[in-house]
Amino acid sequence: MVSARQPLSASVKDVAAAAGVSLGTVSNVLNRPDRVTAATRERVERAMADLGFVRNESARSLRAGRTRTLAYVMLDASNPFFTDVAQGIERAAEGAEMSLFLCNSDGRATREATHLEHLEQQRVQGILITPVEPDSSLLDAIARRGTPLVVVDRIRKGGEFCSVAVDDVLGGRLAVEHLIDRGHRRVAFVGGPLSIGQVTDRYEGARQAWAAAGLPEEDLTLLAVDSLTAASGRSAGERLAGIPSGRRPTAAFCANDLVAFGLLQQATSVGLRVPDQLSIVGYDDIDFAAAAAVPLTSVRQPRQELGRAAAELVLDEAGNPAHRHQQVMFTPELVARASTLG
Amino acid sequence: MVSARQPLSASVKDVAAAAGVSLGTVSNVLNRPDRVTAATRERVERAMADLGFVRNESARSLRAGRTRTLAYVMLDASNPFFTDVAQGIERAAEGAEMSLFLCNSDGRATREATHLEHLEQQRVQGILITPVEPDSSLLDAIARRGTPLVVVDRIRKGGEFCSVAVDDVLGGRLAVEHLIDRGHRRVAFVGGPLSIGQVTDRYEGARQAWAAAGLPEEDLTLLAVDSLTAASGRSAGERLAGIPSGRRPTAAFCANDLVAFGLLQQATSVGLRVPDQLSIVGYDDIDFAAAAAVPLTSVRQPRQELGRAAAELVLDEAGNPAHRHQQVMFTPELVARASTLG
DNA sequence: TTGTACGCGTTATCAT
DNA sequence: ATGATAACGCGTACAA
Repeated sequence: MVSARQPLSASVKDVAAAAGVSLGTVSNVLNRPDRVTAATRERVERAMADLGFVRNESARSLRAGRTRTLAYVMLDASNPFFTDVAQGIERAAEGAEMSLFLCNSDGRATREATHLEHLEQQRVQGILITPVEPDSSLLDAIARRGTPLVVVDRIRKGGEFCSVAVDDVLGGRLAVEHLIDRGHRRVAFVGGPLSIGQVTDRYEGARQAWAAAGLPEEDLTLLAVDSLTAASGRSAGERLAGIPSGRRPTAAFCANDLVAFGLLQQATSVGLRVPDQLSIVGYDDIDFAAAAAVPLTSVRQPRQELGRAAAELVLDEAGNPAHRHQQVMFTPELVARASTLG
Repeated sequence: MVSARQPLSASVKDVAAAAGVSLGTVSNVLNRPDRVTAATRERVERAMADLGFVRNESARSLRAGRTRTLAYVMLDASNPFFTDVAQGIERAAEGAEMSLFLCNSDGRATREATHLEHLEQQRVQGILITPVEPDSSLLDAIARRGTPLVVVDRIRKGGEFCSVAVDDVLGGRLAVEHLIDRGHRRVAFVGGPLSIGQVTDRYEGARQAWAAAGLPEEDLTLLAVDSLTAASGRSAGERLAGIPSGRRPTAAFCANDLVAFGLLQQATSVGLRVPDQLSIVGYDDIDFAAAAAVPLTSVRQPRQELGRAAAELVLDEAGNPAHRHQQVMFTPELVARASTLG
């Protein structure tokens, strides 16, 4: 016989009363089942089921001084790159018997701050974050106050925390070297805002490759957009299409795949053939890249590994007194597809 | 002067001591700032900053009996459909000054159960969930024990909770009516597993449209796949391509866009022209659909609205004693693109 | 094996 | 504005 809804949740005390045992016995059933006889244990478990008893995690962690949860504050939950990173974290968390909470800052510093504040107050075991602004003192403050924190997808040397990232300068170099190899001599870098480190690093790599090939600086143009979204890519496409074909870049290197998607869409819709008239390189190699209108050449990052490595670092910091902060750097890899292979 | 790392977080008691005031005053500074003079308030705030004081949410919510967080347990965080739903929820949560935690069950009932258990123990204000199995008694049990719960993207009549969804039967009908209108007389439904309600509903709608048009039942074939992913779509594509062209369906209606993407990829790679030799309709109209190799005809669901509506229902249940459970059904809409427009 | 008493950090109440 | 105190639910030493 199942009872109806009972909004007030029962406590160990209620369970004890219902089972006709002492409070301590109930606690033992929960935490050291071996110390209690099978008969009474069953009676207690029965009472718990009847009353709909649910352990109060607040009380537990207040008592214990810590929780069993990790959190990942994502920069953009609608970008598959970050959900893949999150999946890597989830796997690692699961292995360590932790739950993982995902928060989405959606690129807004205010929302990020709110989430961080809540997480710190919750005393989560560790925070993973791809921050809006990695140099924010907020991050240092949190780390200094004692919550293990790892920055994902950005390196911050000399910080009070670990970070894991992929070498974005190298990634940018790979992309543009590829374009140079394919014969392009006028290239646009499409990305922004430049306040985002990933963007500046990839741009920097592009410039390095350009300079190393001895090409004139002014032929690597910057097409700035204000967010790394498909919408921005489309607006960049409009601007690009507006340039007379004699001066127009023959290739675009986009700061991420979403931008590349938007650019591809817009270019196609105004009749610019990809890759014949415009080659495109994206970044991240999200799963959709291969299924794009023209399968997208992209710079692949080890997304799941990034997440896993980050999770291992927080867990180490949380559990290992001898923990030392470290910066882990992964290596990207170019995946050539039709969008650059005329 | 900022102090070094201090793993032990300070409590209100420590702050009171440091500021030379009583514990009650610190509490007042935190909760009723007006009841304390500016001078002492400043002194207390100063002490809090110096000590790196962080409110302990466990103690707070133990005392208050409830938290200020909602949670959404996603079925598949890597599917943009669900992240869009999550964004709708996030907006609503933000408006109600709640934080939102995202959990990913990744389609696994065990992980889902773990997350639900943790959330219930945390006494979150409400749980939103797109369940692996909506008929699971787990959901009823949670609702019955008092945590407001809303099922998203599934309707469950007569349950002890609210649900919001989109009319999948109608969606399936729209998709297949469109194909029939375009002249198709052999169509494949690609989806699975059939244990997923969304899949069976869309299939059911497809069959209704087929029957209504008086077409022979055997010409609407079922191509079962075991997950709603691009990989499954590719494997379905292989099977489809293996059918002699005389008997091969001229169109495929896929249970979601990811499957459609995979199918499109595979079909293209074996030289099957879309839409000439194979038309494709997807489902969800995720943002990538329009940017696909062949822009994808798809059944659009109001994703953000779905999330917002669900969030409003949990919030109502959490705050309004007169709350009545309800089932909200949205209407889908067909968006025709090149993948069906020869 | 079982029962009791205390403390975790916060908030609220009550006098002072 | 302060000080003292009870309560939230749980875990655990310690006593029975």
